[in-house]
Amino acid sequence: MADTEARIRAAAIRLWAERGFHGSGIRELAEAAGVSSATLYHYMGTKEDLLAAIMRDGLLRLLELARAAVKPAQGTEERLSALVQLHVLTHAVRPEQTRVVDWEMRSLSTEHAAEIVALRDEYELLWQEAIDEGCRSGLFRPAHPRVARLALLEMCNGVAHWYTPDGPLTLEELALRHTEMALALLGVAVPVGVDVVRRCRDLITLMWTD
Amino acid sequence: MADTEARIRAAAIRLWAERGFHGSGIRELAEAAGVSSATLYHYMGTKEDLLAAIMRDGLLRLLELARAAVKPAQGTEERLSALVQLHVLTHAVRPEQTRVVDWEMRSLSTEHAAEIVALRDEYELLWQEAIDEGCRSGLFRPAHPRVARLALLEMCNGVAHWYTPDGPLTLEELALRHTEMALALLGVAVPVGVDVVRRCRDLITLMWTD
Amino acid sequence: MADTEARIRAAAIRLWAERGFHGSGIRELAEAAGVSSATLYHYMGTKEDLLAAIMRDGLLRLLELARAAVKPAQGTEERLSALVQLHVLTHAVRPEQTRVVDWEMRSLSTEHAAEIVALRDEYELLWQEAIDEGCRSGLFRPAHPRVARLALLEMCNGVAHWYTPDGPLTLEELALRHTEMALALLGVAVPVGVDVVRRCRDLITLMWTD
Amino acid sequence: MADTEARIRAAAIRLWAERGFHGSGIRELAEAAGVSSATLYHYMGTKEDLLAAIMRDGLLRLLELARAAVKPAQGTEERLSALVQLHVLTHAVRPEQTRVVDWEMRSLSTEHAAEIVALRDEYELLWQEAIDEGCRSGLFRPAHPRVARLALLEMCNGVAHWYTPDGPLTLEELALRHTEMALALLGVAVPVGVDVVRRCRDLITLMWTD
DNA sequence: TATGAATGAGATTTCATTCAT
DNA sequence: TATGAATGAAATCTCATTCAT
Repeated sequence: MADTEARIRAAAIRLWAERGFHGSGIRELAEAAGVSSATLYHYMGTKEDLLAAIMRDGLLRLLELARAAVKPAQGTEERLSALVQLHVLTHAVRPEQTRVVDWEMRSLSTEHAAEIVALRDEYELLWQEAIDEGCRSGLFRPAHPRVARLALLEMCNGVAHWYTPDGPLTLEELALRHTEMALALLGVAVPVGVDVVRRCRDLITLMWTD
Repeated sequence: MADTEARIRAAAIRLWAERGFHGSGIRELAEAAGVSSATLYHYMGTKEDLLAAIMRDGLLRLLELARAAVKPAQGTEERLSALVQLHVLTHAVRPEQTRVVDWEMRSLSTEHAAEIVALRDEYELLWQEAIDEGCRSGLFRPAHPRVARLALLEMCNGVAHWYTPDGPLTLEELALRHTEMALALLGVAVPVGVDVVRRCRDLITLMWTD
Repeated sequence: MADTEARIRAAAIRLWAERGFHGSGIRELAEAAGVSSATLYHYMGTKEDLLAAIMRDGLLRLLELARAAVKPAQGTEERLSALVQLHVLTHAVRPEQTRVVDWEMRSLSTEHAAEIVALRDEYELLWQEAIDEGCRSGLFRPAHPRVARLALLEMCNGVAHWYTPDGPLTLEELALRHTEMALALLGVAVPVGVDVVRRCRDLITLMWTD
Repeated sequence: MADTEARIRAAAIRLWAERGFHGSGIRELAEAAGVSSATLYHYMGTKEDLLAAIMRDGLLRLLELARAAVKPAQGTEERLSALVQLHVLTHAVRPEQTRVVDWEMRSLSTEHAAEIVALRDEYELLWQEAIDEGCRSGLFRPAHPRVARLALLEMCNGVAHWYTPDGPLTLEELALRHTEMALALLGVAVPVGVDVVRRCRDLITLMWTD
């Protein structure tokens, strides 16, 4: 079977999101993936190698999407909105993988950690640049830009914690509410415009077709 | 030694904050506490009992302080400000314990989880009430109050993640910036008043003498 | 039980002499020692730690006896005879431990190897000194002293290979024949004297009472 | 590739000489031979089959050469000299294979062991016959012929242990010194004759062209 | 001829826990 | 109050081997 690797990866994400990397063993993983524990090692290298691969994938994908969302010359407000929506939607649509990415950094040994931390820093830099740009243009007025970035990211990470598609909140509402809150937090009082809504819908479509 | 129990608890908090509950064994714990692993069981019951005790303590303390901060008849703004400051300062001053409280809920088995989750819910209710009250009074205008509460809590939890007293930010700045961001997020554009600053200083004193 | 450690060590020596260090697992060892495999780790550290301990012990004992045998001012012939007899008798009386010492050096990782190799070198130096001294005095006439030392040691090591106390050869005969062969190999044609025989008997008594 | 089998065999000899049969796995073997581990099984049958084949080859070759060296009607001294030189040179020129032959007998299961042990016994019989013949003729005077044979063989086996062609000793010196020591050990005090030296040189040429 | 996929059994080691002292 | 001894169960990972392709 060629999809064995995919099954293993999916099972690992599910288990580790739920019980943590150290909280679930290789045998559970094998059973969840429907293979023997020896077969696991055919595909994953070490348990930790698999963790690193999962985190790397998640971060690379996020980074790629974020760069695409930020690249085109656009207004400061749209730029930050795009980052917020992308982040929030990713965390809502793939909560398990993002939980692993966000919470299992400490389970990496130093060799793997270096690479993964670098990717995360690269991603967060896009946020910082968007915020700084907004400050320069006078649109954003946070008392402390770096603290604002950290606060925003933590706030948006939280979505993977609590959001469930079965609840009363649609993905669009979720993303728009976070966009509003983020802008408000940065000192922008205006309600989100119609183009932001349209862009958000495009993003949701993109996430599901991808 | 009468402080053996305290040493054990401190060691557990340190270890579990750093490596996670499942990521560190009781032998490490014993060594870190300077006792034999058998002695551990004199004090802690099960490993999980100790985890529950640590979480219970942290939550009870937070709850008690939060109730004290919220009880006196006071304005909506001060009420929320007090909660934010208390939460942020607790997470800044005791990052290890709060990390354990915030992140190790999934490591509890169902028996313990019920009690701890109830405490957390009780605490979060204080936030929801403060927010709802602000909405009723017209001061807060979040598009979705429950989402706002979740966003605020995640944002404030994050402090335990990244704040370090060695950095450029004083505790007071940290707390005030978060107060401002929280109010802004809820639609209040006013800068924090002098009484909020005073109250914040009192709180910082309280945290250190306690 | 205080002798658990002794039982473990004895079992390890027996197993590793017979099947090799890598040829027998920890479970066999546990069963042979009459404990659980977890208990093993209470005493031995790592499997390799136990190997190093066994080798260290064997070499230290041999070294101590060799120094005692060589120290007193005595003739060149007696000095070498003492070394040969000590070595041969040790290999005959404790064939299993000596086989482990002689053959499992390659199973040690570099950290352990350094210490053990140093001990072995120290021991072999006593032989080299005895041979060189005999060459200086003109009693020994090997064409190549270093080769002679290596040849002698290999010859005497072999005893652990093939000697069995159930066979037709007594310990005394074994030791005396090897003394003769060693001296002959070094160019001394005289038969062993009565004092060498006496000394050999003393040594045999010593080995058994120790 | 037709030399795949040769590569596998060479890799096995190298690995097993260095780390032992049980000390190296078939994955290492596959990698060292440059094939997949599945391909191994095309050529070697079982891992143990390969070990038996390697030992069989080594012993058959030694036996054949020894018979050729001993057959022609010749003097007792030359006969033993030829055996010593052949043995020593083989162990010096092919140390890895001889180490495997000499040290991995215990890794054979009983089925294979019977055949291999028989070959070894056949070879050692040639030595015993040469020694006994020398005793009958009065040239050799060992106190115990069987012990002498064992001592000689162990001494000569040792060469595979310590000899290195990079050292100060040429192959010719190595072989001649051992011839002298062997004869001395058997009670023959005469230095080796010029014909023995000539024969030794022939043998060295033979070993390298073969 | 060669290999990737797969595995049951077993490797060494650590787990949380108990208990007699 | 404190611990060394002990363990069943489970941890991660490797073993030699088979088989369809």
